[in-house]
Amino acid sequence: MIDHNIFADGTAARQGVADYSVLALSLGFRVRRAQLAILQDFQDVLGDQGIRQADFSVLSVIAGNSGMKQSDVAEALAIQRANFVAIVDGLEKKGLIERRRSEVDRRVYFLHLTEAGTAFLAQLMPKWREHEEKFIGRLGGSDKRDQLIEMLRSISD
Amino acid sequence: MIDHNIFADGTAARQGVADYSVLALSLGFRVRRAQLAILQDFQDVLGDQGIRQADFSVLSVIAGNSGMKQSDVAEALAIQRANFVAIVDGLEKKGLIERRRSEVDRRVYFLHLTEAGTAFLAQLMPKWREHEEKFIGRLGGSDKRDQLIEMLRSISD
DNA sequence: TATTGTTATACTCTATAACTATA
DNA sequence: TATAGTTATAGAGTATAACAATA
Repeated sequence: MIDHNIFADGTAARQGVADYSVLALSLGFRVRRAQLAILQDFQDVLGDQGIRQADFSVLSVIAGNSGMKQSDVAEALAIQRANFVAIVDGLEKKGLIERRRSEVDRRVYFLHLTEAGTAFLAQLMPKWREHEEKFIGRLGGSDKRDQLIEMLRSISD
Repeated sequence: MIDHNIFADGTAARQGVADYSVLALSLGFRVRRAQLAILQDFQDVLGDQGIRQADFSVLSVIAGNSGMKQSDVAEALAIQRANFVAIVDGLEKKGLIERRRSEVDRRVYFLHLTEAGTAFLAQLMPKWREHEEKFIGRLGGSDKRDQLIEMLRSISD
């Protein structure tokens, strides 16, 4: 059941003011709040590694698909290719990934993790899993997490 | 069940490349994508009304709680009070809301909808509901929506 | 001393157009 | 002509510090 208090502590109800039903039931509002909470925790847990959410997502995609085209990685992450350049530059400058020019089509770059990048990501994973587990715990288990992922996917597909 | 394709059309699987399991199961990634999709649709449906998500949320909170303190509205919406000033300025300049100084504590402003603001919001609501219904439909009904809201709330509480 | 609203400012993220080199 | 990557730039959104008025 959904109640109509916007405040976690029920402030609105205790004060006897009108409800916030429109906002409390708003998917846009709730998704935004959740995104903020997850981003905040990511930065708390992994921020001192000098890595942002976007950096992590790039590393993990390349780890799973070594040699993927730069523009395909950008598209997979819903990042515009113009904005993706700086991200790739940063990761390359840190020695975590490298661009390799295609011999067949000299316009394209394939992205690969370096050894340092592979080691760095491996070292990151336990902290990232801890970060994810925090929210799986709040949700009430990985079955709930799977349900949530499925619902979120249906929203953005 | 969750599959591991990052692409809606199953591209990764068809190409036989490695999976994206880390990312595909990442709450941070999926929530971000959903937020982007909802924001995009909000702008498509309501952008020509000269109103942003934040503006709409302010109007609907004030509509439900006339005379709420400016800083309390900001806190309810997780907007910092410094950044909230420009939003309130904008809505006031459009004649949709007004600040009324408290007689008891002359530091605080109470926020009220004007008549024009009430009418504007009333006119907005059908379009906003259409926007929300689009995603309720994708989710498979309002029971699913309630489940999702509840899960998202557990994440950000 | 503390709080409300405010200003100023900087930083990140995102969006768009145009360029280059290749195809 | 079209595409991959790039540059430049502008606009949002967000974060922080400091100030004036008031408590």
